[in-house]
Amino acid sequence: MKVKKAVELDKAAVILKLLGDKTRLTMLKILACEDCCVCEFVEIFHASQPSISQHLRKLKDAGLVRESRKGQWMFYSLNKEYEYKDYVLEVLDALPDQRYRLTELEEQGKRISCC
Amino acid sequence: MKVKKAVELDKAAVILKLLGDKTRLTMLKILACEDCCVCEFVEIFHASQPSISQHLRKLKDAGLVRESRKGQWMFYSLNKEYEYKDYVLEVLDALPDQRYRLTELEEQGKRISCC
DNA sequence: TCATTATATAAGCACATGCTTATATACGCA
DNA sequence: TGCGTATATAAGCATGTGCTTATATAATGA
Repeated sequence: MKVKKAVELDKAAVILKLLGDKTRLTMLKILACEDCCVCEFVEIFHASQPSISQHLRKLKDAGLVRESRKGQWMFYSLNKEYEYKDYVLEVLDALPDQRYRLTELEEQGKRISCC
Repeated sequence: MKVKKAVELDKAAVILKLLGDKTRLTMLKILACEDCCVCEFVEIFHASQPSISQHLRKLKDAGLVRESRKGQWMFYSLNKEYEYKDYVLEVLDALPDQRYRLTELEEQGKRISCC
């Protein structure tokens, strides 16, 4: 994977700052595999629900992720239309796979799959 | 360029946070081309000398850059031994070339070349 | 309609960050 | 040795960040 379009420095700095948080970085790495809902992230990170919500909001405000309601759950996914999606994916690419976190959830019966 | 070794999430977050500042990100992109001394950065960024010094210190403390004195000037360079150098270079790779900043300095006769 | 569950948002707080000003240190040169 | 230039460092301050607690909103199901 090779980013084609150059990413302006200002934009890159903003993106990297967003990614420069362990929770958000991990969230994105997970979302690169599968969509997730808020309560799954709460389980995964052993964090409070507002804390998770606030991280997701930052990612959403910046355009990196999208949300879509499914019943009572709000699912988040990487925004495929995001202008710098390729860049973000490249940055994520070097990180270790986080799929095991979802597997763990599954084993605990805490994975939300609906509709 | 493709990062071979996976970068642990914690480390990646710390690195990306460091890069998530426009001044430091630009510094690194410049250093990817050529070594620079503090006073050149001061010119380039129209910033105060302590401010530049403090950014460079963060990069040095994290291991991304090295310093070496040449006469009265302190030159900074990318640390070739840095464990995650490939990762950093990959992140920088997508950014527009900043060589023109050095060219500008040169034209103003403000480029420091010594020894 | 009401209780439950999932989520978002607001307010407050502790701590981090990046700048400024002031000062110390180091080198080169007369 | 003393001055000018380059750099580092310390202290102070305004602002940003990420958490917490408290509360509001939304959907589900009895």
